[in-house]
Amino acid sequence: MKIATWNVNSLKVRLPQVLDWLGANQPDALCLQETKTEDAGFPFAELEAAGYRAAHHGQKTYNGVAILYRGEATEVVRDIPGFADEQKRVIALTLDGTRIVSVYVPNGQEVGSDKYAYKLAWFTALAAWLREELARCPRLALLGDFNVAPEDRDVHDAEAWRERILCSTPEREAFRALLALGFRDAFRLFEQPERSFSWWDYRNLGFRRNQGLRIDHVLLSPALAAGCRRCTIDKAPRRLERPSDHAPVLAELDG
DNA sequence: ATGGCTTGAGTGTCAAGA
Repeated sequence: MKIATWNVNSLKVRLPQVLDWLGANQPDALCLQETKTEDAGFPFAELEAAGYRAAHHGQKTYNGVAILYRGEATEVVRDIPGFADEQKRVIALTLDGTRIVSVYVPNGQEVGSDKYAYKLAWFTALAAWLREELARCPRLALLGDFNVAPEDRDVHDAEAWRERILCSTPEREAFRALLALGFRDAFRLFEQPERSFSWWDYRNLGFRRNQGLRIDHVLLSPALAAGCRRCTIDKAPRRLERPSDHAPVLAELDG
């Protein structure tokens, strides 16, 4: 089973790239973030023609998450149960016995801001929900844009980013709290190139200079991690004309 | 250097992203 995550920064703009990527990589599920469209504008027909169904949780202009998948999905859930949120940031479904969750964690804007407090509260709610999901679903994958670079090696210039948004200690602790539930960071199950990132700023030739952060992640429950064969960041779409600022992250699981 | 791009909204130029 191949699963992946990609913050597309507008599905309308990126749809041709998404269709090409699906064709080239043939994932069983692709989690999307920042679709930036309401369900009415979602390209169900184009995806269907490419062999993919979709579950979407969208809104105008901002946020929006989806899971593109092949086969039959059950138990579609939108939002974190019990957590009131205007922003569409979570969708989950079960595919062939594997529960898949697509998340777009709040950015937080600036350490100490209202948005930062929202981000940390959001993480707390996510962890509380996933603790229950893990107990219920041994095969559980959590994919998305976490807006956290977990360690200094996930940052192109750790000193410049020290305690800044995406890298602050409370954010990293929130990420580690997910690992404490039993999740494994699939990317770190394997030897990886140094300076591996999943996001590069559009400005300042960030990609060409590889000035990036690793903030897009695939977290796997113990049962899934045990059968994970590989996890890679695909930089190819970041090189295209009009790219998303994020690259897809892909994991291959046994079975 | 708090800038530097890109998007969606919607015609002016913002807010938001990370």
